[in-house]
Amino acid sequence: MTLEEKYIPDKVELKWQEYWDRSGIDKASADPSLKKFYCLEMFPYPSGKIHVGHARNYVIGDVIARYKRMRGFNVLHPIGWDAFGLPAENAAIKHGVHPAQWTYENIDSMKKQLRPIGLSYDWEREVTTCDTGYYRWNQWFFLKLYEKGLAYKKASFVNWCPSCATVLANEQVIDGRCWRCDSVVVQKELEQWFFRITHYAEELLQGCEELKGWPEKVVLMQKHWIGKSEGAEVDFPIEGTDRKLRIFTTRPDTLFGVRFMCIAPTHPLTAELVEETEGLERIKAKYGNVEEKEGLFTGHYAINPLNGERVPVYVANFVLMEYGTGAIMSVPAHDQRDFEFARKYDLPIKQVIMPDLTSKAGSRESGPIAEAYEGEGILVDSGRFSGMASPEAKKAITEYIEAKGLGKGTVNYKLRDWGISRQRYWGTPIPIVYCDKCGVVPVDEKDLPVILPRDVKFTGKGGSPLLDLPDFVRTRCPKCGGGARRETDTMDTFVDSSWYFVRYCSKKDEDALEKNNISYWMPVDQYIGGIEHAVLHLLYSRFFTRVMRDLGVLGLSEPFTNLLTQGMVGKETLRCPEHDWLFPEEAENGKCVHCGRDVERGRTEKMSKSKKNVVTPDDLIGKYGADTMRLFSLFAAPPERDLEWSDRGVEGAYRFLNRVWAIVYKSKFKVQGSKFGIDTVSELRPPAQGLLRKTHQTIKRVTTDIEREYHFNTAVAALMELVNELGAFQPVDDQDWAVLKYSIESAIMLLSPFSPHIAEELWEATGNRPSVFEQSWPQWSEDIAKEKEVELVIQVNGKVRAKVMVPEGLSDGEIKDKTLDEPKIKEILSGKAVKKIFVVKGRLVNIVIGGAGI
RNA sequence: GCCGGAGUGGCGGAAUUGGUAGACGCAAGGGACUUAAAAUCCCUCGCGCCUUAGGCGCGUAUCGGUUCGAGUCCGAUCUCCGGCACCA
Repeated sequence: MTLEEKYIPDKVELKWQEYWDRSGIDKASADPSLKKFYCLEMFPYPSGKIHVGHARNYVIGDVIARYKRMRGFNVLHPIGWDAFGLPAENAAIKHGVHPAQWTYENIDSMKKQLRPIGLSYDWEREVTTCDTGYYRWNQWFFLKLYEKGLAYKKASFVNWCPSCATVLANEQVIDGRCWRCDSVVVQKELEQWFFRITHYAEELLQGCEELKGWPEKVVLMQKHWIGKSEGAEVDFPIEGTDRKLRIFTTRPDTLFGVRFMCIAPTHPLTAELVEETEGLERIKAKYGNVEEKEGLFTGHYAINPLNGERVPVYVANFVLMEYGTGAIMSVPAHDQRDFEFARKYDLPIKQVIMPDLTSKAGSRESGPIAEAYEGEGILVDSGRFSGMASPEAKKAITEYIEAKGLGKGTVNYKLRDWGISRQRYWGTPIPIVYCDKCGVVPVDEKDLPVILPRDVKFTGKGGSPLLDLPDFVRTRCPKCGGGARRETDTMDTFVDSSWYFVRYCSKKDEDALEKNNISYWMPVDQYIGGIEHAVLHLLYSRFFTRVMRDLGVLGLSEPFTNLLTQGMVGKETLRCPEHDWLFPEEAENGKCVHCGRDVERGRTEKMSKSKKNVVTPDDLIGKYGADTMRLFSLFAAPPERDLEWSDRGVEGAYRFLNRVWAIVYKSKFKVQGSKFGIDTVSELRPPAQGLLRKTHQTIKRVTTDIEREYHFNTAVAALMELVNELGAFQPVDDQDWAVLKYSIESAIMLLSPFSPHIAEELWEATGNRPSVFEQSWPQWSEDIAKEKEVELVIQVNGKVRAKVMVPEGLSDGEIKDKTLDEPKIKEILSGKAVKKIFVVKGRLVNIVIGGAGI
């Protein structure tokens, strides 16, 4: 095999991509006799174009997949498309392209962008969520959830744009206005479908303890999101009625400090208690407004069941109907929010908790307090509970309440049920029909899928286009056969991504829920994706996995054993005072090419089309090849860290690959023909010994750096060091050539996960049969890797004073002797008393001395 | 406000368990090759000071502490980034 003198990436890369396609090396098959490794990157939304930020994500996954393959694992490394969702529908409204066409065309063009990167995907398992064959399973899961009472319908508030007549997602509401038409968004109550994720709240929380392979930060975010809090529910009778107001509190120890009550404007009792409807509307309008607390006295009083005190009941905009019971007891002395409310409406304050014993009574009489004391302490003015400490009092009061039938100890979660209804077209139809006679009726399993019709019109107004399709809406009731109306809402796209990793376990032509496949491949051993999915996607997937477990689809609870959240790729932004954001090529010497004004250099930000600070892999690959792009994006920073894109740095990676190429080219004839084994190391010439040692050290470093949380940046640095030595090595005899061959081959194998194409080419050029990925990952010998001489650092009082080379493995005593023999050290020590000598094996000696004359 | 994380040369970053701070790369400067340039190769490269060989002092956001020894551990402060934010 001959090697071109000059490294031409296009040629090499195309050749090996074709080779991999032909050989089917990236295809996976379940084989229980082999150890499996499931490597998964979060699948992309087909927006049309990828930038190097996306590419980095796939490259990280690809390195892991290729490395694990060489380590002998049967690797599953699939890819697919998160293909339903809003942008396709918006494109339809704006440009008149059908969402399906837009989506499939984008998938096509993204495939064209991905292919040249050289990613080792098994394309036989490609998943496209907008395919009927995929979303029919969303519908199947929906039916199963419905059967189990885990899917239900209830009224809830949504962001509603009156002008577009549509529901908006939270992120589509910008400063309270519609992102598309700028109308003021209102809260509208709609009937919506929900998944009862709260049924698994406790389990999802407990499960966090199992997520040892996840970044702690993400686990913490999940815990906060679930938001467990323990407390009590207590009934407060309302004076002059037979009604009771049930509240939730986490501080039963402050019950004697209640000064007023607050209920949510949407609380069922509110309408009953409030006569002043105008005032109530005012509070309702400010519901959830964080800036101002607004309250309205209902004219009613509640009775504190513990001490019989009579306290006023208010309606307040800050009390949420969705959490707890929708009503609270207000203890202004010990809750900052209640304190502020009390101040605003001039309500009394009563302290019942003292921070500690020393500050006792007295201070509680000493005039107004500046803020609430929210900590724990000792109870005062609390009847029989006075003198108890908060934790003890919480228990005692809760027990008392339960004994007297006034309420009960309760656990609450912030986690809400997952609203999955979208008044949108481009999503999975919810398999439900409404019959006048039978009410809500699920579609029969045998009638799945409910196919999303293609022939629709997009106006952007009047809600889902499905509403205007009589053929779709009008149907028969599965129960009574009478006329019925189909559900026109579609599912949240998070449903699609909550189980796609299970679909990948089987090939396209296999049953989606084939048990043997799933039990072999699941769980995902390494999941890689952006931190932006730390809560929702990952939580929904954990929920779905539990649902699938309870349906018998799979036998585990946690889908992702290890999670890597990679940092974003940023680039500085450029802005012209006249032409706004500029592409990098629109600025020359700090001037705008359009108008010549000074360009303002903005901060580094996540790459985005709108800010024009994107670098696409296509350009880079065209110029330097995929191997260079891959290498640089791995070398520039550890994967979990954000990275600023640097064009200069890319050139450095390119130079490195050229150097590797040149080394192999220069030595290829000798290396190819070399048949010598490596004799005992001691017989080698010292330079060859050195190179061999460096080679083994590098194998060790690259391997441990990859194993140590995928620190590819230092792995690549180690490889560069080896290549620097390889470049300087001058072989003179046959044994030198043998060492060189071994060293070059090792370097190629170590490089292969990072820059796979050039590695294949060079592997072949050194006289080996492809593919390098069928090789076992190289092994190192501790013995050969060990340095024969080590640098001993000599410190005096913690300061480095000398460095000497000493043989490896000296005893502490020998090291002390050597140190004190050193002329320079003798000089420093003369006339000083040595107090102590510390020896750190193989590293340094620290001599502690006193001042002169001591 | 609360909860996380980070802060190291001109830049990206390294230092794995408390033990030589700055690996590797980029940029910069100097040199070789060349008619010339590009490419490539070699050398220098934290800051300050001493005339040099060589040495000395300072230095990991700031201040303090523990230790023979601190980028690493502890306490306080500042800045930046991320998450949550009336959750009762």
